[in-house]
Amino acid sequence: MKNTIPPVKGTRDFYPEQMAVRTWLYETVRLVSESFGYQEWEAPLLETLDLYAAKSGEELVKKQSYVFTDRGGDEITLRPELTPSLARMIARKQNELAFPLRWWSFGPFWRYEKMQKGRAREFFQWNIDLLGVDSPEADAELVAVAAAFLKRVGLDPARARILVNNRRFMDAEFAALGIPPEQRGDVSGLVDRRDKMEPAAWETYARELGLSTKQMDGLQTLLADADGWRRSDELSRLFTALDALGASEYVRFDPNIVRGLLYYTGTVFEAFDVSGSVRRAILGGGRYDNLLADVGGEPVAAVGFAMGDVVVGIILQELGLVPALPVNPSAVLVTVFSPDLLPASLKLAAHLRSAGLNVTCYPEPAKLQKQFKFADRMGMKAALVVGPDEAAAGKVTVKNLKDGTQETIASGQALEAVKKILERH
RNA sequence: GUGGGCGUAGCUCAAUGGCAGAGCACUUGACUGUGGAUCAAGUGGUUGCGGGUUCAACCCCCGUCGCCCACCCCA
Repeated sequence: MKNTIPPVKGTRDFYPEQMAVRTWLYETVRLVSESFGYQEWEAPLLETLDLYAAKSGEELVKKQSYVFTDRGGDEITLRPELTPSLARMIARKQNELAFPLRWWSFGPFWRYEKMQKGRAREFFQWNIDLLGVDSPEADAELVAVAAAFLKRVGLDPARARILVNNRRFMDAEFAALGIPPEQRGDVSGLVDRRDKMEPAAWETYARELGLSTKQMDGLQTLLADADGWRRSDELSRLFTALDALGASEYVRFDPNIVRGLLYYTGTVFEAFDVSGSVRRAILGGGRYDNLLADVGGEPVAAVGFAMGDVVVGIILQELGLVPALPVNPSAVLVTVFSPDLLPASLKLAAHLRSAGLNVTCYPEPAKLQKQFKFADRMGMKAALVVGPDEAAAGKVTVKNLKDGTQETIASGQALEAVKKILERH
């Protein structure tokens, strides 16, 4: 094909096959969210740039956001994430809402970034948040929701793992190492980058930040300590709750998880596919208790996570965990024998539809061979023929496409015959 | 932005300087009222684009565009 206009870079075309997968993911997310009592909601896809300026992080706002000036002169952005919208909407109705709030959402987001595996510029994201509760048990609920999703799609604990840490815990540990508060952000960045850099380069970077040999050693020990969580009351309560929720088989403490977004205040977590080809997080989240106050509301405790559709989509496809999904809603084809019999076919199709069946009528007369081939390609289960012989006798031929049998019966019996074929699927 | 890989039929890919091919898909027929299987024939190409080297370029060289992978960031 020549000169077709290509899609916008980083967007994906959803042909019916891909749309079926996206819908399936949406429905799975709905099922899991609702099983914990969360309500679906949605924010605008357009927000003011100001909304993100406060807390989302330089990279996200300045480099990755799609921003344009509208006709009124306002700076508008295609939302790059949902949490600031959530904070904004809650701040505006704070006294009318029934806390604790459990909300979930699944919608499109845009980030302008270099294309690579597991990333798109237009993607869909599941967001789920619990607001108004400040406790490790609330954090545990969100981790349990994440675990329930992984289980639901067939990613067992051997394949997927949720790694958990706590920023307050890390802050205390950094303090114990004599790292001053103003330096802790950089050190967090250092930790975040550890498994992405060569050990030697990482150490050089650490020295450039001004860490002493003693602090370096302490940091290495901290990051290698799988039992460090025992020193944190918050983390201890979190793991106790996860045990009770039956989610602990998915969860591990990992002091290397710090996360890039600025607004996290306590628990942070990310889920990974253990052995797959994508080394990116499937989902990530944590506690963000200050965000509501930062956008002008009364302080509200909050915890939540987000999952993009791209990484989890790749992993599930690679592992064959996406079920066979029906692409064609109609399993019945009414063929059209000839121009003069077109009305008879249309009438038959309408009759079957009025009885509640999904019915496709071939749109024009054509060779039956072509029409049956079409029925086969569309995965139909039954095909009906109204030819001259049938029409003259007030009959219809009903063919079962699965076993190849067919019968010619009175028109009035067609509905029952088709239903019988569909039942046997 | 930096480094690497790849651009050939609708799709997946061959052809390593000498006639641009195969499989799948599509169309037609074997079957003048019936799909999936089989067989036969057929349609389909500015080899991403522009230049250069050569008797001769899909192939070598230069440039350019696009895609993929890695780095940064993140779902």
